[in-house]
Amino acid sequence: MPAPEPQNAISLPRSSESEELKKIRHTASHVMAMAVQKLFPKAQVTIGPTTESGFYYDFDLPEPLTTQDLKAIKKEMVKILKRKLPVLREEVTREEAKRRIEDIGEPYKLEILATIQEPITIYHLGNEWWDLCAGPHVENTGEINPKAVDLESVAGAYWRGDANKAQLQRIYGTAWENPAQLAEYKRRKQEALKRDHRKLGKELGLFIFSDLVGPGLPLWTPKGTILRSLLEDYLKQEQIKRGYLPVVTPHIARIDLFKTSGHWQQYQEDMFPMMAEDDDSWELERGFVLKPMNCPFHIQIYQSNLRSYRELPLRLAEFGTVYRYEQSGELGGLTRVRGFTVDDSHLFVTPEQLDEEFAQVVDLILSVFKNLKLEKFKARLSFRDPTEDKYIGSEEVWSTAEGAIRRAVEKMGMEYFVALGEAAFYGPKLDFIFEDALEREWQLGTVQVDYNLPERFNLEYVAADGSRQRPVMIHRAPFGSLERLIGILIEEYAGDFPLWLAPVQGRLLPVSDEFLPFAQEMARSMLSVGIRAEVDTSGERLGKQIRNGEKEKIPVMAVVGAKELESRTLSIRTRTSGELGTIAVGEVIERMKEAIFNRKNF
RNA sequence: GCCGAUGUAGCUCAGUGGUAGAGCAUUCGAUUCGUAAUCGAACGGUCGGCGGUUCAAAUCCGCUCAUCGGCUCCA
Repeated sequence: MPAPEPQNAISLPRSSESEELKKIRHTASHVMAMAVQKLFPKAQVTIGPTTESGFYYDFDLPEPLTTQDLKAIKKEMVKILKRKLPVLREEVTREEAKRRIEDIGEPYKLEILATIQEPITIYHLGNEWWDLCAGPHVENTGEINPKAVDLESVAGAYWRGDANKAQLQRIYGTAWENPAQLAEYKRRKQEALKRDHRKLGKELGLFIFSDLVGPGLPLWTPKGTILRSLLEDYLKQEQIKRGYLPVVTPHIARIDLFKTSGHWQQYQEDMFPMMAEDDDSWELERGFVLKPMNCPFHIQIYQSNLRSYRELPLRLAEFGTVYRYEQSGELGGLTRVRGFTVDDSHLFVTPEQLDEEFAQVVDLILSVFKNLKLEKFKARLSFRDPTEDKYIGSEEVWSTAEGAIRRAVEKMGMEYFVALGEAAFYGPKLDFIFEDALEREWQLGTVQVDYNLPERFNLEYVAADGSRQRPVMIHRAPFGSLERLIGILIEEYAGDFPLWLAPVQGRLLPVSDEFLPFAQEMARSMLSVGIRAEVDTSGERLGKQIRNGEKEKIPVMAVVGAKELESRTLSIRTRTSGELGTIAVGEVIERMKEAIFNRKNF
């Protein structure tokens, strides 16, 4: 039997929730920086903030830091902690700070000084080391338990987060009030690893990657494909109820399509290279590209007819697979891939219909999350950053579009936050952000209001007064990417899919080969009413069959032996409730059908 | 794309210059079994790829591909 889940008796506050931890971590980061400079005198220190579960510091130093160096740095830190150095705050003038920085020759600190506001404070560790810092800190390094501190990893990080600036070396560490908290933190990290969709996806046989196929290009096995299809079918049904119309469009198109939309100008580097027939065509940019977006295709369908206002809103929907040449360092599992399927739809609406239609879309998205039991997400209003010039369209159009989104979420009373600079190049978005098992954030659902592509493609409809008017487009995808959604779902469910989504819903386990025919008969009865059932034909002992079924996270197992054959019953054992005893065959099937229909467990 | 780490059997992993290993899985045999691992045998690897150093390379060096963590990017 697996060990029962230990109770989370030890609480692990985040930095933002605990003044004490904020102090410990701030000071620990300084101690780490002092240790690094002691071991690597050429190291320049830059910034060293706390994170929600620890801290980091960025260094500029000529030789590369490796994982090996962390041990030596940690050892040096312990020495400093044990010396109980007082942490002293000193307020200085800007001129004084500048003078002292110049004395020690650390140019990064001068840049930092230029961006901070008075009061300018310096924190000293004894009289041996100091840095510009706003605090807060513990009073002396002895307050930090060396056994509650650990260094976790090294990584490259650009100065000021700018890829054009120098790359620094970042050390991530963590620090807690006591060793028990540190141990608990590590235990939870281990636990999180077990939920990782890459690990579970392999174990459950849902998808694979192949070196010969290429990075970021998942291949879906039968079980994974069942899952995908179920999600697609579910959303298609919801969309039919809401007046969406299905379309199918090709995977490639002339480059000109994306020049018209602006994608080529904006994202050429992130698209798979153009297919050209010869050098001349290459030179003249005459060729085909794999589609990175579905919208220009749907626009073509809109434009294939003169549209009347009576047809609007026109909602064209497609599970469209797109290809984007993501940077190699960005790829990972299903959350960031180079080929993925968007549950895409483009809604062509009159300006008057925009608010209502937007609200309807948000309603659909929220109901999708609810039915998938995805409860933890944030709504982000992704607006443009007015200081950047990567956007197309006029000021006026942008503020209208942003206003529409803000009105909609406020009217619905949703909690949200605004993120400047997160807009698409053609319009603002409402994005739904989820966390994976390792607490990294991913965008799933999205709704975008777009006045610009209708402009670029010259879209029109005939209004009631006979005049030609321009429609507004709403781009929307509740799942966002089917691949990413499945990655998040696997982690959210820890591999235990609800019955309606489980690739194998029921498995019949014969106590011995003698009962195989009865098991087969039972499986056929289930299959005939649409229950995904199979028989364990391994010939293993029952205990082993159960173990395998549990490892594969089969939701419902049915043991069949002499007793069951005799009474036409099944001994049911479920993932969620364990042994349920014998139940009549007809009742088992009815209960399974009902649970699947209602998206409940057996 | 950048910084660092990793890559050994289908899977999880041992093996630090001298004849490639374990457990699980697979196949075969025995067992016909009642709620998380029955026993035995066999099969299985150009040690990610290419090149170099060496009498000798899984092991050392270079390049390359892929994966992982982070940065940057994300229509």
